Amino acid sequence: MPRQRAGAHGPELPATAWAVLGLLSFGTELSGYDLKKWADNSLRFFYWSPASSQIYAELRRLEDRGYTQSRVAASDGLRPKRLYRVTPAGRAALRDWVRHGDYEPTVLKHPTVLRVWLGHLGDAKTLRRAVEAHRDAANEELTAAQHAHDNAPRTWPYPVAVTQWAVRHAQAEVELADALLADLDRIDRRARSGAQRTTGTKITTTTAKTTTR
Amino acid sequence: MPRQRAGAHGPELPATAWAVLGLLSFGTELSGYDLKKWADNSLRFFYWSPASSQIYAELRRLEDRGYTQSRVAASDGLRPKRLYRVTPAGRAALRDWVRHGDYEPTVLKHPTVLRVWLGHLGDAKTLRRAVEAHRDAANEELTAAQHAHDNAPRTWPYPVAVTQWAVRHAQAEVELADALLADLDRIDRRARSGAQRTTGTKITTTTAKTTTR
DNA sequence: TTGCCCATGTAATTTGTTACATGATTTA
DNA sequence: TAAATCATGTAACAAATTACATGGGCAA
Repeated sequence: MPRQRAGAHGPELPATAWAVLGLLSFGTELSGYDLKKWADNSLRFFYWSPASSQIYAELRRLEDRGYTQSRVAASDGLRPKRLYRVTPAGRAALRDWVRHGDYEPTVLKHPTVLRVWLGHLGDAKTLRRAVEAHRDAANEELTAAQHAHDNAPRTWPYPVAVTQWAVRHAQAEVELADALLADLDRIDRRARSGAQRTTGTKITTTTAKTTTR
Repeated sequence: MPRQRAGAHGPELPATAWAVLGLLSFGTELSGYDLKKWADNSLRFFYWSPASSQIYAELRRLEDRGYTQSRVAASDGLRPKRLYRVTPAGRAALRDWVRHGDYEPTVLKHPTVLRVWLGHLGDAKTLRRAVEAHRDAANEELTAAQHAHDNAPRTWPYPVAVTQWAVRHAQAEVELADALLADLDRIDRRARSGAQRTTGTKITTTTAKTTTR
């Protein structure tokens, strides 16, 4: 006999679908376009941001499942938009996922660290620049997260806690990048002192762009 | 006229392909199976780990591009395996990506935080458990990263720096989870004290599983 | 009046996962 | 001798991205 999946109610949906449905669970009626914007402003801090085309696809699927309902709002003069809202069935399914969904591991893809890992094929200068670019991006994330946190309505305590998490996460990312930069400098210094007479290694002390100065 | 992509040498490959090629760039000849194991032991700390089937697919693509070469090693008695190594062209292309590849943003998908974000649909107990499960997983990551760091050969300074980064990253993840747990408790406490006479809210003080005790 | 933002999507493609097939070897 | 593990994959599917189409309003 076929084994039953743990807590199988309907066919399982990926976390991304719950994320989209979740955006609708705060009560407001939203269009696909709105959803994309909200995803960019909140979701993306802890669960990336799907392309608009994917959001539309998810909305279609959610409507097929009966988890959302849509109506066309022809706001006078303006081009009509399709507004989605969550149905009772959708709310129940989402609630069930939040409460009883299986643990899913975090997915992390960090191209900058991948580059550093392959540092034996790079040079100190471009490697440093790559990490600096990442640190700058993390710093911008930090400001954006701080902004999101400040503007989060206090009526929703969980999103407030999550934006706080996002702020701390961005801070950690910046610190991690700085520590990595320090390690890169150490590697560079050791290479410089150790490769005094190695073939093809021209030592130009002027190139050094040290932080400790 | 068609605009040229920044630094277009061949058709651009995704970071994942460079990750697989990168595993081969440390000198050893590896089979697809070996590659999967190495990915699980090193790559996965900063750049997830592709399924074996995807590794085989990437290897085929890399060989099509002329970036890898393979031979069948029929180690007597044992089932023959196909061993891959990087070609000079592959090394050059990888080197070029490390040095001049465009900045790619980090991808983060954090289902646990997503759950917390939707906390208004959950209950304090299961929410707490979900975050605790994540913290435990992060703690295991920490031990694994520490192990990887301790066992990393000192001849490769960059992987050493990266495993160090992975250790610090896992530590940060644990701390982030603990801070989030504290915030969840605060929310729970506020809800308990504020909902004294709300309809349908039965207050059972015995259910409380407080950390500060 | 040209070009950009709003808004809604479709089509094609790529990326990645799950499930399965196969056969040999090692371990319980 | 049953099972797990090694090793190499294929097939089918799902998830996600890129590129494109469309048309209206609005600002330069």
